[in-house]
Amino acid sequence: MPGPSAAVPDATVERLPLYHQVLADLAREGETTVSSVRLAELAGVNAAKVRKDLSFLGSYGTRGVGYDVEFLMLQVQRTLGLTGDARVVIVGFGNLGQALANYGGFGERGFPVTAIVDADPDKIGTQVPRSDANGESATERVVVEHVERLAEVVRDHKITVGVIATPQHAAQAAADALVAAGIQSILSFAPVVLDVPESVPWRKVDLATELQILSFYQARSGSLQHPA
Amino acid sequence: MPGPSAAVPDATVERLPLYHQVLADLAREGETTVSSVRLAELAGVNAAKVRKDLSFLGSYGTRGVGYDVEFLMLQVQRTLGLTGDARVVIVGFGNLGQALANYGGFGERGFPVTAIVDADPDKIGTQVPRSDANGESATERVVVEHVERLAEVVRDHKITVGVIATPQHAAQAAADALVAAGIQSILSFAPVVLDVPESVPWRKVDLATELQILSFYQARSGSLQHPA
DNA sequence: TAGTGTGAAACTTTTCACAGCT
DNA sequence: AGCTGTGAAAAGTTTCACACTA
Repeated sequence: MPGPSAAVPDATVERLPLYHQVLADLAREGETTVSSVRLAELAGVNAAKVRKDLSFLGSYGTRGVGYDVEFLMLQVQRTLGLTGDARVVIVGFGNLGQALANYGGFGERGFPVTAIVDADPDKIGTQVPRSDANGESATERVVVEHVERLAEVVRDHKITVGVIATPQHAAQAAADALVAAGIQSILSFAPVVLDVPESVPWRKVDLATELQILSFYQARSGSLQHPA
Repeated sequence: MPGPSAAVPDATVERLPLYHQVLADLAREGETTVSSVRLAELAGVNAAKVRKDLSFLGSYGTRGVGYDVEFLMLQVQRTLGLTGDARVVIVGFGNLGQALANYGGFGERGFPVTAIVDADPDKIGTQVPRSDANGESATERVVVEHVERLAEVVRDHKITVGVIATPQHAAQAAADALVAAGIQSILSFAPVVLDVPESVPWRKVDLATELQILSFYQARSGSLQHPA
């Protein structure tokens, strides 16, 4: 037997969350099956790519019919290792940290923000409403704690993901603290390359980078290709 | 002559903002030159890749020495089409919109948030401090306006970039309004594929997607490869 | 000598096109 | 008839390795 998770290419992995999102939308609308062509349309990619990508998860389609929406969504979840319970700590409660804490999107998509830490004593004790996949619960709150308590907080709440929302100069220290606390992966909003052990996967989201890339494509679409 | 902007590969374009950031850091520290090896180290990529990438901008290095930091930064800016004056409007003043509006990072990096619109009448008139590359100015404020005034706002403030921070269901309408208002490019935080004309480049940042991808790599680093 | 710029090789990703299943 | 799954071709990207030059 082919063994599903033998080796999923990186390019495919990066698209799986997109398919997952589209499948979730289809399921919400009551669709039970979907073809690669339709899925590709909704995801904004080529249909052959969808089929190739999905083939790395296993042979879960039915020829002449398509894919079962619910079942395929489960396979994507399994492949990505989504257990529905990956708790998040936000490090840094400045503008961005507060923004992310109030933004319910993490919780809605299975990554509840379970703790927040900051180095500034004035911020300790601030409360933020806690929201998870079931929406916002009026009673539950997250309280900002001191960054020195990070290891305890991570242990006590069984937190696996750290989000760095500190200023640039504090990002590496935040990463070190997260690693020391035994975190399993890191998402950073600081525009620097982090130095962390191989065993701790991390990603960087730089919002200004996204705008700069857009700037290039916008400039290019204006001057449609040079003459040779 | 080779003509600098003949055709920069997409993969290179996506890394240019990273190099730009590293160069800005070096300049701030007073470094005047940098080798591909050092630049690669700081950017977390391979040195040959740095050289190849930079060669698409032109031959701006000096053999035996390296690259001039300031000059190279200018070339990157020119290639990306960064004029230092690309004004932004945020559509949607919910949790995420407020977060982005208060987060000074856009302005600091040359994309000042110059206007904010929302469909909710209760939010119209709310003020947010305006921050640009020179920091926050106590006097200048951005006032939330009604989304129906979007076209005027875009015209009057010479805004070129739209940021969609609405709920998912309102994202396409926001995109339509931005296109109608003559916006030049769109950054969306809604997890849907937008339908906009070819001439309007757009990108999507889905924060949950980033966490889901991390989930995969974390799961993989645990179970280091299957036996055959 | 130290470090760029670049052909060519290696590898990855995308796309095509169609056999084969339901 | 319709749609998947996949080899094989094409396109794109990364890495190597070294001629070249300041």
